[in-house]
Amino acid sequence: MTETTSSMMNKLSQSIEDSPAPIYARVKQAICLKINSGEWQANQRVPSESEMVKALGVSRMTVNRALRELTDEGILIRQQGVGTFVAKKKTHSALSEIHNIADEIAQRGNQHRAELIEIIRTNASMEEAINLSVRTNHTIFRATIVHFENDLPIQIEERVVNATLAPDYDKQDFQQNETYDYLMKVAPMTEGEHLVEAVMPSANECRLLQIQANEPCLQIKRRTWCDDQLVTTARLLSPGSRFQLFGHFGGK
Amino acid sequence: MTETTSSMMNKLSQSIEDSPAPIYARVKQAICLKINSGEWQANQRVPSESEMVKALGVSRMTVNRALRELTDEGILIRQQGVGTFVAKKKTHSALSEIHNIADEIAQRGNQHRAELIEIIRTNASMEEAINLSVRTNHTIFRATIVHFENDLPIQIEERVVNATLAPDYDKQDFQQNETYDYLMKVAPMTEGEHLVEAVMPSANECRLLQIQANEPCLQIKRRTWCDDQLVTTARLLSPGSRFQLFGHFGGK
DNA sequence: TAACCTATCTTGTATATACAAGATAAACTT
DNA sequence: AAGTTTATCTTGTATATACAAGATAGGTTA
Repeated sequence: MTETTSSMMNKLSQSIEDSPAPIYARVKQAICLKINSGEWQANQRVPSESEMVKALGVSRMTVNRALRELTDEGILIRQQGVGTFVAKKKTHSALSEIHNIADEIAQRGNQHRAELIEIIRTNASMEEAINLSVRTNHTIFRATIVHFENDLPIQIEERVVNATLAPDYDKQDFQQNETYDYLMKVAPMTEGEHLVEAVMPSANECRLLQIQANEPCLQIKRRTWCDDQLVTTARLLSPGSRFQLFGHFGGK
Repeated sequence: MTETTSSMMNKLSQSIEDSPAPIYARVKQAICLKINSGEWQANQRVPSESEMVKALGVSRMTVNRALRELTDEGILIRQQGVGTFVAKKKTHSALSEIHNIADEIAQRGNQHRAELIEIIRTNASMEEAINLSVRTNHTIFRATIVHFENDLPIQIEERVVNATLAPDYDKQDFQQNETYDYLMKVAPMTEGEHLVEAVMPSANECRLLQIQANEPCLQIKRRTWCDDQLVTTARLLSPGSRFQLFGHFGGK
């Protein structure tokens, strides 16, 4: 080992500054910083819990929680009786570039157009309040939009927006798809997830998409966060014959 | 609410039996059991920490850890000052990771079983030869497998394997899903891509999946490489009602 | 009526203490 | 020399206690 444990700690302790975040989160952040900067290499051993306790002046349970969560996240590897080690970096990436249907259509060299079916400003239901982490009396926007590729409907977008974070959402130009840029401006997305499934469209959805009743659709439910606050949820519905998802992983 | 909190607890406390597993893990298991059995429905409120403490005779920190981990796993949703609720079910599978349906099913605590419908060793067709980068007179395996989750069919796997790279593919135990481990051993995947779409199943596929003719399916076509050589292609077909894909991007 | 407290519930975090259990190296025995 | 024990390090879990902070119902006041 080229570096002594004590020298590893010196710099670590500097990283835990005063901040509103919980202590365990700051400990995690400090450790991640060491790893991301390359200072702590893969497979290298990190200081033991008791060493961190002494160096950082926090309780062992707090250090333990930080290390345990980082282990759950695959950042660290722990072995009882032995120690804690930096895990090998895992290959990540897939399907993440699918953010904006308008850009995708433009990339294919086709014409994009959007049609606003309905937008209402209302109070969040219990379910929406839980999803968006707002109180039930907070206001939200609920919008329904149809996207066209060369005048052929390709996607229905049902979107719920946290009105506290994006108060002027309804004032944007929906035809030109300004809504996406607006959301990115007021609450830039730092995290997101999507759920993909195959469903049958309702009669009204068939009408909007101009498809037969027996055509299966790809449904994407997406939630995007900005600094731990849920900004918006969306349900995207596309005919199986006109829309596919592509993903690539590994390699270069 | 149709059920009193105390009656929810009676049955919960019975579930934490003596076992070598840690207490927090048994608490998690007991809660998952309630949810999986349908006894605790989605969006329904679950007993508070202090109620569980009284009912189960464990400390609050132990209950807290169980609830916190289930929240991290997306099983529960917690809101400070309000309570803990059952999240909507996620039978999802990770979109960004290498796909192994057996592991995913095991991770959900369910039983996996596979049934080999057919496997043939033949020469590659023109299309397969192109896809797999072999000559048309090279041999391939073509297998059809049905995967079951708790004896319910969840996926049809149509796989084409490059026999030059994986000569003993047909000698593996398909019921135990040794095939995945075998492929990873002889030709560890370094790169892959998938195409996701919604399709209608054929009559024969409906029979194998035990679904109605009008049920949409999620189809994943996947190709995986090992050092620029295409090892295998797969077409995975799952009923939309039983299978979802999950993806996460950004964040930590 | 409307606004404002307040008691009391909830979850969230931090700590000290304690013991269990895996791993390992040094000391000890045979 | 080979095996065995032991001391001591590590992580893993469980508990009691404490306080912070969000949410809400009910009462009080203007």
